[in-house]
Amino acid sequence: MPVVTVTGSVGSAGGGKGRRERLRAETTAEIKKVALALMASGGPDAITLRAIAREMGMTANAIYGYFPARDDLVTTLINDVYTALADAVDAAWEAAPVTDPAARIEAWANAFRTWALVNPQGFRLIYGDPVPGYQAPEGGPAPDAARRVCTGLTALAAAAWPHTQHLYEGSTFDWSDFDPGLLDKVRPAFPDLPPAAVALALRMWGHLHGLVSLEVYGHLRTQTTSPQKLFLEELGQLIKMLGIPRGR
Amino acid sequence: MPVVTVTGSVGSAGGGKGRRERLRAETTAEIKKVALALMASGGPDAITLRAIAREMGMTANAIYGYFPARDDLVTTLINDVYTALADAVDAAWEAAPVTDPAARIEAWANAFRTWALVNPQGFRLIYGDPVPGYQAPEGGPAPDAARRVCTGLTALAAAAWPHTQHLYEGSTFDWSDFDPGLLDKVRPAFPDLPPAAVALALRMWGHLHGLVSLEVYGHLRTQTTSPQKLFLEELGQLIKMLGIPRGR
DNA sequence: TGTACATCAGTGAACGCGCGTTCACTGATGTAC
DNA sequence: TGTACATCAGTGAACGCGCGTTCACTGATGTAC
Repeated sequence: MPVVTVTGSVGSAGGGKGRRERLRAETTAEIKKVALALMASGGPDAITLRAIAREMGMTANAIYGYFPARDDLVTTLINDVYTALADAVDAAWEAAPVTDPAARIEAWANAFRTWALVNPQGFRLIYGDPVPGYQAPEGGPAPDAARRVCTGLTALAAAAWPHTQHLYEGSTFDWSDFDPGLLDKVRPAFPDLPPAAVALALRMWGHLHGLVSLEVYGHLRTQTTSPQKLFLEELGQLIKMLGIPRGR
Repeated sequence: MPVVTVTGSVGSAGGGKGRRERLRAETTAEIKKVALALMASGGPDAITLRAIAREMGMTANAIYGYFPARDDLVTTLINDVYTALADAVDAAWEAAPVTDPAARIEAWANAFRTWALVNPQGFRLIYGDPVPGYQAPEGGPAPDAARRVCTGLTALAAAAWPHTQHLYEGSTFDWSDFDPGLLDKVRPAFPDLPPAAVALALRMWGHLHGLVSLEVYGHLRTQTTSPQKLFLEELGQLIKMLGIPRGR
């Protein structure tokens, strides 16, 4: 029996879902919550059925009532975490004024770094080594969220493109250099964007991912006392390099 | 008994090392070789005493004659791998003409990426998640090799600095922003370099590490069909941004 | 409102696995006289 | 050259651990008449 006891007085009125179905959804949610907490404190390796069950006061095999096997649980977690990251950066992007592309790019990038520092183990789960023994399902574990992040990146490049395209006159990139699945998402959203801009988006991703992953994995801390300053400098130079005017 | 049988006819002349000592060194080397091979095929997780012993035709506990515990073996491996990376990038740097800073930077960067792609599991061992259960010794597992890579990076920035320093007039970095241990190595080697140049070195590291780690961990492959082209574009734009003249 | 049945979330014991590590030991190699 | 002893690389069995997964089961909850 789960440790969580459901408030007995929930009105049984309202459409659809019976009590059992509700309990089931709650237990599923708790399994994921506990798994994420274990991951946050012990890293992706700590996601084991037995540890989750121990934490919840159940037996390990009870989890098989909710997930057919451990790998399915991990796949779900990766999806959830990836989605949380996509939500965070999208929200930051939307919150910055449309009229100030520099501010939007900085907001996106800072949200990316902040999320990674607050959820370092989540960052590892997504971008680092897979959980030991984990076999990702066909098509990758989190195509949707990954695509969302990637589309967000393209929006960054698109915002910069009017100011920066003159730097890429002689670019040799064409559409065949990119994954068709990526283009299916990106081209309808940004019909005027040339291949060079998509390449720029991936390069910007590299810049951000590089500093952030070095910081998350502790390699920056042994070099600089203020990784944040370094990241902000990177951002400033990026904006400058892209030729985007500041202010609104 | 190790599978490797030593050629019995090695002249026992020559100074010092007795037969036992030689055998011991050879077995130690074979343990490391087998461990690295296991890592290359199965990732850092595959480095287990039992697997190594199995591969060598010994029992697992025999390895305790060479390494006091598993973590010491892993520490040694990290050091070896890190040193191999440092050797590779240093050699590429030295091979390019001193008179052509752009070529030297490109050589260093390409060697970095090539090494990572040839030794993806080594890259993970160094820069990724630690081996499950691995506890790094105090002071980090590979300070020497890490410092070598870092000094190499500073050399990159130093080569670029004469051309690029005008971009960093208003830099707010000072020496207190960096780790004293890093500066002890870097400042004597490059006495004229200001703090802003060290920050530039770390940023360049971020650029390279970002694209390379995305590629090694398979995140680029789902976006672009030619990560190499992207990397070369990144390098070209970096050289351009640094204002380094091309050609010799 | 009461009874008979179906559902299904969870238990508890067990399986087989690979792991790091410890222990007492054996047998070959090297060394001192 | 021969013998007695020390060294030490390796064995083989065992310990205790945590893991994913399977199995037959129990007992409470929900449903149909």
